[in-house]
Amino acid sequence: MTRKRKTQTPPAESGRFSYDGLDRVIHEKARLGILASLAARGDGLLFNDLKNLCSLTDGNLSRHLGVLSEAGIVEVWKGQQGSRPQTMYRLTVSGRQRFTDYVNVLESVVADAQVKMQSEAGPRTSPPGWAPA
Amino acid sequence: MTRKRKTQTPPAESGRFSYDGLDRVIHEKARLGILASLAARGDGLLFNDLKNLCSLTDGNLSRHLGVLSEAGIVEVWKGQQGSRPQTMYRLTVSGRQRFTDYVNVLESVVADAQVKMQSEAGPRTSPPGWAPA
DNA sequence: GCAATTACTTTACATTGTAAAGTGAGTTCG
DNA sequence: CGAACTCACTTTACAATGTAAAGTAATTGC
Repeated sequence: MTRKRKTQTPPAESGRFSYDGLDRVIHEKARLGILASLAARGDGLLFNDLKNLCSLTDGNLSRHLGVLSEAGIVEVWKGQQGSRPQTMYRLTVSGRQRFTDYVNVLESVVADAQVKMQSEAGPRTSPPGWAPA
Repeated sequence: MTRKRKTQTPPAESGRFSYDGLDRVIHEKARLGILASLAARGDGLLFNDLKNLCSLTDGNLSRHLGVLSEAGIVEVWKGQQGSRPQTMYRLTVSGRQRFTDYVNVLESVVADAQVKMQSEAGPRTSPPGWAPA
């Protein structure tokens, strides 16, 4: 009388290529650029610097910075440059650590991917008994 | 009478950290795992192999493979193993190239990020004239 | 003083990743 | 024989999210 389970087969424990360490908040094209910029300049960058460095529109950059600051990865400082308001963005200590951890996983992705170079040779046969979908 | 432009300031030409080469189709946690797996095994992998290697659910894996095959990055072969149907997935030639290109950009991201190691020292002062947001 | 610029923020929308449910062929058990 | 179950996926539904356009508030130029 045991009811049949309706939920789909759950994923395995932790696959060789699951890359659990790829933090979703960091693993985003635009955010990667922002973080790389901020990592290079430890003393912070202004909104417009980031905008130019990362080739983002104002709105786009603003939202991404919001995500990063809410995640505690960047900190925000308001100030004045001349008579115009300026906002400065800087990596937090833990943000720097999280980014470092992320980059370490990236390195392993690159390493994994470069194994392929060795298996690249081969005549590329159609596998016998298999038909194209 | 020139109308004021309503569209937001467009992004710059190509910023130092814009990472244009990060192909959206490839730059996705799950898909990265799938491609790394397939790159390692040039002769292809079965659905279940990928499922386990990448720790994905069936539905999830299916959709991602759909995206990758529609993009021409992986090719799909139907066959039989014993009496059960099996599908084999393999990188296409151009897919392998695209993945290689992507990984090269990843390497530059890692390199950019590791510049920070040098600027890591410092007493972390609050910048004078700036107030926390 | 009024239009335009600067420095962002907010809103609206379309894309998309994910889990749950569905499908259809094959196998097993009574 | 056929109902129940498994296997190998596919389809669907939904919530999350990245992006462009529009909005805002202060400041500057004419």
